[in-house]
Amino acid sequence: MDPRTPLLRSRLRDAAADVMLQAAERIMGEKGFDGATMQDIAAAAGCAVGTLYLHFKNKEELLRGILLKHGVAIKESMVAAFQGVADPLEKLRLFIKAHLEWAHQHPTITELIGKALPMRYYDFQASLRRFLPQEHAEMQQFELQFIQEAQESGHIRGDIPAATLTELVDGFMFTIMDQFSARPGAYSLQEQLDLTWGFLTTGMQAGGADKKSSQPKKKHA
Amino acid sequence: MDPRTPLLRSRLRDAAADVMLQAAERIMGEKGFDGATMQDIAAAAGCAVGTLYLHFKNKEELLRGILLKHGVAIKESMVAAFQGVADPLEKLRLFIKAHLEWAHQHPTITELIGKALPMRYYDFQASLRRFLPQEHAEMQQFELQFIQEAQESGHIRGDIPAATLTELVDGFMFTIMDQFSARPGAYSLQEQLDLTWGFLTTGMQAGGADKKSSQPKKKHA
Amino acid sequence: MDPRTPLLRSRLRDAAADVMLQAAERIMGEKGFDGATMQDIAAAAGCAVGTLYLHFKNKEELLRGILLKHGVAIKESMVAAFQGVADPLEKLRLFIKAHLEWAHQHPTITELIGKALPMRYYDFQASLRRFLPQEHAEMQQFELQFIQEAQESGHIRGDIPAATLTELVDGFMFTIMDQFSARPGAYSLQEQLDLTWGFLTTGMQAGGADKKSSQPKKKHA
Amino acid sequence: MDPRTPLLRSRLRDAAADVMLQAAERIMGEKGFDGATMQDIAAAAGCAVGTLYLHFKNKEELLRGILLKHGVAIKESMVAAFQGVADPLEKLRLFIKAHLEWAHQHPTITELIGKALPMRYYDFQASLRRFLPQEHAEMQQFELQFIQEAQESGHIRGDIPAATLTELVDGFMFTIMDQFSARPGAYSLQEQLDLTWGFLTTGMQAGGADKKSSQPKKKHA
DNA sequence: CATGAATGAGTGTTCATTCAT
DNA sequence: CATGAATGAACACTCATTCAT
Repeated sequence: MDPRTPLLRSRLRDAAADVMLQAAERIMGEKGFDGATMQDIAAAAGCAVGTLYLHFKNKEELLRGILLKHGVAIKESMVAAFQGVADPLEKLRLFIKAHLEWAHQHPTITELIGKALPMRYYDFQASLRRFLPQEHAEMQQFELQFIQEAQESGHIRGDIPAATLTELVDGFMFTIMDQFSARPGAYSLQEQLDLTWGFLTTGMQAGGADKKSSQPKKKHA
Repeated sequence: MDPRTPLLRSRLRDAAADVMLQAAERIMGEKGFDGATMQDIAAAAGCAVGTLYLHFKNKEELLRGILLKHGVAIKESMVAAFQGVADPLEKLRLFIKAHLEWAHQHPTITELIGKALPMRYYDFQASLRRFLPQEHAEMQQFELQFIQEAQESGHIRGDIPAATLTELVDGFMFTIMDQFSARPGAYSLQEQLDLTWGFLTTGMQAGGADKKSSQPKKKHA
Repeated sequence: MDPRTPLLRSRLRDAAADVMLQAAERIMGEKGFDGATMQDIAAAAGCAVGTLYLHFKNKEELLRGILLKHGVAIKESMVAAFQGVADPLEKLRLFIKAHLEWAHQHPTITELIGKALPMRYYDFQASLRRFLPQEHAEMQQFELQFIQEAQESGHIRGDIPAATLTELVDGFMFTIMDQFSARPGAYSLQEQLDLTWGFLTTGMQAGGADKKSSQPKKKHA
Repeated sequence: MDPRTPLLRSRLRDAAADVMLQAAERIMGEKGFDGATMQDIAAAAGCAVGTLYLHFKNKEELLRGILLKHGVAIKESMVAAFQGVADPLEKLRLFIKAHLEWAHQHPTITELIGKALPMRYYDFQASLRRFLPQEHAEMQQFELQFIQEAQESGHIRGDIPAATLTELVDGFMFTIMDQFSARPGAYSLQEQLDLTWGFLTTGMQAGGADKKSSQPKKKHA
């Protein structure tokens, strides 16, 4: 009956949903998940409360929507980051760099993660797993793989199981992002990366720390 | 019988308050601060809602009570841990060890911290500062001091400000505790300490992993 | 159907709000402000508790709404009453007459004022000032002005400050309204006015009371 | 069994009860009847909550106790005031004077009446009647009798039923007390009496006001 | 599709009253 | 007699969700 193409329709749908997600991201970032009310979000999105429910089944789906949107984006940017790189350690560095860069460019979502999700790293991972099962699994897989490769090639210590190491790296990276994002401007992105990588590498390497470089690319070449 | 028995009275008061704190600790650990209702807590404590308010002015005071109880205990155990030790690095190690041990022995409070306080490290620190200003300041002071001493004595890298280093160590330690406490039994306390300290030292040392670092001696020899 | 029907919408809103105000007026009149519960009022209005909060921020705003509705009406009827009248004493009489008439026509609100506001005249005035700052100020101003004019023209005693006199007249009028409204039917409106004005004038006049007139215009000419 | 005399017992009882009444009077005067909590009152009285219930069945009885204590006192002082006086108008003046004096000497109870009892004159009278049926009736009876006598002797206007006149006088007196007590120090007791009596007499008198005396004794001689 | 008024169970908190000690 | 810890029903207020328009 309606002559308008379903394409236009779906574009409008998506555009509307995206406005809502942005509004929800901002409000939840400011007030946390519990603190944000659906009326707040509707007001911020410039629509009625009921309209939110046309696009998202409930409040939680709104959070999932936000995380999914960004989860997909971050995954893609990360995969792109280490394409064509062979050195496992370098891949890990680029992986982390992509994370930090992304957090740097999207302060609101980092804020939201800090306010809207449970605190513990373990529960946080569980939340991510719950909300973004596929994206989370893929990223974990990449990380695990880099670390295993780096262990096999002798770049990093082999005395710790790769899975454990992955979690430690993960948790540490998360802590770093969290701290830096909470004091924007204190450290430049490059400084953040140097600090993080320096801290990580000289702790992970099999051989021992070299002078103090935070870009140890050449050494592993 | 005698109304002038402040000892008995106050003992009973304290005992009752402690039962409530334990109940609150459990419920908040399970459901988070917002998720836990006063009715839940009262039911868990085996008393009426109103009774909670005889002992604690409001819900927040209940949380403060829990944190205070444990905060005092942990501070004391930590101070005791490095008494009589001179080496700054060793003091830091003992400090961390005390933390891990304590978390090992008190899984519920670690659980609660993860659920009831805000997630971000930065906000978490702010919460602690808010609830336990004195204990928090003292512990931060100790940690900062050890790290400064270790920097001055050349034990750890001096290229990062002590304050930043303190935060990194702090955040990392917190992450570690969090992860391990979330999977009780996966690693023994000793293994946790080894992992943590190994990860930290070989990242912090000025010269490269050295001989008498806590346990991973043989590997780096 | 058309969402852009602010007229209909706002009419419905106003109608709903008015139903709630009427319910609140009745319940608060019966049980007093503290005695009336939001559930009572909602039940009387035929809506859910939450609905009350859509229209009124809190319980107090409900009371303010009632007082405002009537305050505006009474002020207008009073201002209309003495338009075009020059004699200050007559203006005061018409002012009082308007008050009594209004109370006569709106027994529930008189009831409510008696039950929902603090008892003391002084605190009562403070309440009115708090809820209806503008209306209260205007009415007080009129009254004070009439009395000052009447004092200057020698119609009423000048040995008492006009402000004090205003308060005495005010308090007395309030008491009268209160008494008569509490026993509806005992005195006709005309009798109430005669009684009140007779009591007041022969107490205020500078020269002395005449026989028993309640319209002493000519005497002061 | 107990050798102590019941007299001592009852004295102690009464003394304790009186302390409680004083405490309740102060607290209710400050916070109103609803605003005052039994715990507040117990604290002010220096006893435990339960102890209040040994002496007073419930909160309302505490209020009744206060009103009774003062009601009896005021009645006695009033009866004493006009003993031996023949002139009905003078008796009424002394009656009112006793009221004002008493209010002047007991600011807390006036405060309490204003805060703890319902506002309307009618309901206020009903409250008094409810709490102090006997005292209230006696006082009303005296007032009515003076006014009837004064009407019969031609001292005051006979065109208004004595009962109505009594209520008007009563309400006016109440208003006066209320206003003056709300601004302690603004008017001396003598000024209050002059104002009140002046206002009343020149309004009530059958013949007309004399110059402006507030002690019109001689005129009626 | 969009709206936003309506809902009502659920929240933290209070306080008159009781009763074991 | 005195105590004060315990009670629990009641309160004002919130907000995710629904649905008639």
